[in-house]
Amino acid sequence: MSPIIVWFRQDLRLADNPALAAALERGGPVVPVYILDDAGEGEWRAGGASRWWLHHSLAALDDALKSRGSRLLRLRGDSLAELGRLAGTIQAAAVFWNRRYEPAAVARDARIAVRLKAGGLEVGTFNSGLLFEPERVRNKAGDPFQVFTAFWRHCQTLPIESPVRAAAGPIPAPSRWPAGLELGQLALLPEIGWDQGFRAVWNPGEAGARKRWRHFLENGLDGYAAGRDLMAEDGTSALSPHLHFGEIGPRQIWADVRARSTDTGVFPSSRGAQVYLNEIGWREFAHHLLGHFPRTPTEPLREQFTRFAWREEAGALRAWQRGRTGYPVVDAAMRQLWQTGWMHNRARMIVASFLVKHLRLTWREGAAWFWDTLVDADLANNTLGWQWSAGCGTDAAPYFRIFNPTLQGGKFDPDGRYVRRWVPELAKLPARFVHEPWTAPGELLASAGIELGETYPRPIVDHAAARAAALAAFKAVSTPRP
DNA sequence: TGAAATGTTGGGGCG
DNA sequence: ACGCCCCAACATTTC
Repeated sequence: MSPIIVWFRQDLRLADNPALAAALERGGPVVPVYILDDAGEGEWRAGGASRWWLHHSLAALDDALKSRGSRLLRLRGDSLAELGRLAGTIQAAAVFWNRRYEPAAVARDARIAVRLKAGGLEVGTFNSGLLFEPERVRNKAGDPFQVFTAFWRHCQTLPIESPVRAAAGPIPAPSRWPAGLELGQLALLPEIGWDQGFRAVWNPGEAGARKRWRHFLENGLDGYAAGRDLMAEDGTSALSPHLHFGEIGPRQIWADVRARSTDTGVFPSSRGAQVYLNEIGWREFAHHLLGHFPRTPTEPLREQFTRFAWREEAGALRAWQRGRTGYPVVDAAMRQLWQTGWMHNRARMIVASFLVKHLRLTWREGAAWFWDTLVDADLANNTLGWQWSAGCGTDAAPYFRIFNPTLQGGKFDPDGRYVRRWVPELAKLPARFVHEPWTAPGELLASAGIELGETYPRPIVDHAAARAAALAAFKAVSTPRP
């Protein structure tokens, strides 16, 4: 039998993988391949932190395939050219892949499908990454949804597929493996030692994803409603990078949460489960919006924001990026990002509000920084998150919603553990002052070893003044002009 | 998936 | 005992 190529992209798992399962059903040889195609990603080639994750996830996938008698073929270059050459070399009958939703990938994949078919190959594409693909969801008028609650309510009326079962056991190999690249030849790891903190936190790959998900199901799900907001706690699932790379899929998540209801019949089984599935819903909504509004990664969805006068302040941007704003909770969050490639969701909202409102720097700068530094960088989620924060998305934060970093710190890091962990120069400050060191008495600062402006910066903007300026600037574009 | 300003209420100190 | 004032505490409105 002729081999089938399974083209892996953001579906780096063997379980619940429809493209792989379909290939295995044919019974013939399967050739799993990953192609590093930076040019094919358009403006959004994977950033530094993502590349670190990708390196280790590809290694894990290769290991998993080897344990089943197969292997992962690694290539680099133009996807169509590489697939065409590979198909010719091994005399493949078909190419199967799971779909993506980024505008550049959608256009490229469509072109590839046409060309491969024209070359006599069978092409099969599948859904591995979403509960509800963008094209499947429309409102009564036939348009895409623009408000989350309406979107998600509608989705609840649609059937949700179960995870795909595939034959266990060996994956049939071709009689001869074609040549590929060593993992190191993809040059995905950073040259400087920036990623040292990543290893301690993350375990990329399908097994790591499963383990983390199991841990959250047992320990975090039912307390998620309250626990998810406490930045010093391990109250979130931290599945985002695993989900982005498809090491686990939302169908598996949905099925496992649903299974917890089999005893009681009550679904969702707890308030925490309900809130968690809602977050899965936001991920679906983000992909829905990206699929239907492909310009949003660079253009505001609300067109009046195109005339917003964002400031240009390289120094302020750099202070934000490096965690030197003088607002402890902002700085803690930005340093957590730099050191671990991840940031707590509550902290993401705080730092985004700070960049966009307090500093009035464009959300696109924030999105670009997150893109390069997050291991979970995902075009759909990143775009929605930043447009939501900036208020230029449709179902976004209203212009007057401005987070007060001091109050947010007090509410969601009440004892200051989050700040102390990531901003060690403030570690000796008591909780009363840890979110506002500039108000602490001089002798207290001295005894804590802090000299404001030296060991830790003074606030780079005054909160009250920045708030007033933001209100004026955002009101100008947010309210209809007479 | 805010925060601040403004308005209202009610308990307690005090003449 | 009574009315007045102060001011938390809470509610509502505004940005």
